[in-house]
Amino acid sequence: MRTVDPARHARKRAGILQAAAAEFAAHGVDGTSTAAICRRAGIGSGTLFHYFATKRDIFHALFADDVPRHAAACDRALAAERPDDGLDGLVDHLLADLPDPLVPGLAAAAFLQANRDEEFAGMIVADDARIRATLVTLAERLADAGRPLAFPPARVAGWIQRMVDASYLSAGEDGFDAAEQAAELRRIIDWLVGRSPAPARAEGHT
Amino acid sequence: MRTVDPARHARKRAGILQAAAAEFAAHGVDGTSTAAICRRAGIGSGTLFHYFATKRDIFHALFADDVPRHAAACDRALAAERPDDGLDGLVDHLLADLPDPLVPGLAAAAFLQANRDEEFAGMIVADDARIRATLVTLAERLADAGRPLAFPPARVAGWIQRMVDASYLSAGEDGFDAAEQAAELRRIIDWLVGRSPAPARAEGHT
DNA sequence: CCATTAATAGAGTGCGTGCTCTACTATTGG
DNA sequence: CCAATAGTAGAGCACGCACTCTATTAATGG
Repeated sequence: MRTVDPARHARKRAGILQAAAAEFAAHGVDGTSTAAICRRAGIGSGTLFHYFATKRDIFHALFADDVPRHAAACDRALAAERPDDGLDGLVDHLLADLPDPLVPGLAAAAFLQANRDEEFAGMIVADDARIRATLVTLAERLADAGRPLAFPPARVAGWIQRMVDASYLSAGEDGFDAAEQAAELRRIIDWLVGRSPAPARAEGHT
Repeated sequence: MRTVDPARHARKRAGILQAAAAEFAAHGVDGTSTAAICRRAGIGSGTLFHYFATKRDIFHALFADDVPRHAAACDRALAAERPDDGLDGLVDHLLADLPDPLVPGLAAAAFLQANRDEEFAGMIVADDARIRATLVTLAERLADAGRPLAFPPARVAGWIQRMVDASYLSAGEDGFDAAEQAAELRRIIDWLVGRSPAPARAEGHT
């Protein structure tokens, strides 16, 4: 017999995923050939298909790994003593990948993939809905506490999520500064949830 | 001899573009086959390539037609007597396509295409830059008039553009209402440019 | 130290692709 | 009514694709 070494397997798999992410982000799912992924990962096609059954599966894996992380962040946000803290924590989490230059491209690829791949769409929609629901709950708690929201809770939640998306869209532009972007977004959120801007919040969360 | 009938030609061309837009929006550039465009447009491949040299050209045409429209809107905004009016007009123009369900998909496709198609990237970047510059100028005029902007003019312009993008991203979601979305965005812009109708909250930003 | 199986490479394959080519029809000017 | 040419269709082609198959090497347990 011979058992598989999970650490070794995971390491190689992660390497392939990293290479695939770069290709997918630059060229989209259909624009990326498995040969390009192999080239970048420095492997043969036999090895690629030993780790993943199809190209689609590689793309799925890229996002599936994030789902539990997001779920945990939502749980943490809802468990926070004060809804303000929960909101801040969740927003921090959502912005965590802002310095990663691959994210905008991957987001665009995901958006298109959702139109043609029902399984993928289900995964993404569920993830999105969970975050949305969490934001709505937090906004409702703030409203219940008498906070004057700019819009109804569901709309405030929608705008926060949209502006996070928008931030990712602009990442990679000339002169983009993730920290500045995040600080400004927090200030807009402050306004949305009727909070007077906390002066100079700690922004060292690298 | 026989001369071409420009109206007839333009009509057919527009029909092909409409079919192509639907396909590109749903499946991206690489995910769309020329055969699919032909099928949707009800034409043969010979006809398709009689009107457009390559698939890429079809995609380019989809966006090239908008460039002069945007430029005109920018000129109008800059020519406005009061910068507030110019800003409102430009924002209205940018949001005009919000009810069109194809736009989000086309935007995602365009985003990916810009990575692989230098000519296309140049076109889009130039268009974007023009709108950005117009917004910056308008914001500067407001600032010069003593209006307390939430951020420096360039950043305010960036956020407006980003939030317009974000609005398009969310178009097509369940229960999306273009009018409501536009109204809320205008209210956020009001806040960004320090315009009065703030919600019931203490108004002092330093 | 061998049996067993994971890991890997890369040639091969069938299919779908963007686009061309040829043939035919519709529409115009003189 | 007759060139002349725009418009149209669709078969065909060369190519790149995702994926398979075969063969070989590396790593583990007993």
